[in-house]
Amino acid sequence: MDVVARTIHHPATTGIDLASVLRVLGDPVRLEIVRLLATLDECTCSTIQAHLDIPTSTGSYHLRLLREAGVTRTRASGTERRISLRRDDLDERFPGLVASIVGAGNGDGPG
Amino acid sequence: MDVVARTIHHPATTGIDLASVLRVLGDPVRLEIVRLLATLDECTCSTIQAHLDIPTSTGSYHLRLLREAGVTRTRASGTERRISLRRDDLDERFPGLVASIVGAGNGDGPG
DNA sequence: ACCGTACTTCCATGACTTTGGAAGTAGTGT
DNA sequence: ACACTACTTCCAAAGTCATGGAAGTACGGT
Repeated sequence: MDVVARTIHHPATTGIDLASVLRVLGDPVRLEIVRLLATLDECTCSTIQAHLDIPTSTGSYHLRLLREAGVTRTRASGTERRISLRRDDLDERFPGLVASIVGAGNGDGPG
Repeated sequence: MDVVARTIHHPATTGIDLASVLRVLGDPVRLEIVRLLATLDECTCSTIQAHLDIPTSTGSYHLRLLREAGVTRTRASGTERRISLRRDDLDERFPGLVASIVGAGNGDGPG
């Protein structure tokens, strides 16, 4: 019908809710996706699914949650979806959050 | 036996896992507890339960999750439990994380 | 028009989470 | 010893989440 119906839904920057962001980030699969996106400016669903070795339906599910929470941005490009971190928006809304999460080691850092 | 048996269980600083921290913080009740603790150096379970208007069993459950994830420290003092944020440990492990979470407005900040 | 690739949605299943009343444990005052 | 306060644990019900195969949608090439 209108543009919205043909567009992938993303919350507005001001609509990004901290508890929702933390909830989606509190899953090892999704945290890994965010870490991957932090190093790879933009990439496709298949790249992410291959990297994590998960079925496409599972990957699609996690990517939808990340997008709906406002963590990622999805852009259609042919049959592909180009996914990126909404770092600018997240930094505006929760300064320091993304840096503290992607900057942290995977668990056994400085010791 | 030893001190541990008489002590409330907390993970070691190096054992605090980021995904686990984010998962427990991704709940509005627990996020509110953390924000309260960030302003009140140390407080009791009843203070928290009264502040959030939740039953004691529910409060006890959320406080256990926060403690087990390494977000809070619980210290027995008579019949009371004195609860505090493990800000020092969290800052050591994930610099900037606590500041970005408690520093953020409740949702509709700068606009 | 047809096919292949890329991705989404549907759906069932099992696992985990949250809630809160009731019962239990543990210090403290008398 | 007894009662009181502070908190924890048990339990069951209800709700939410993650997984992945199968079916569906959409774009691009031929």
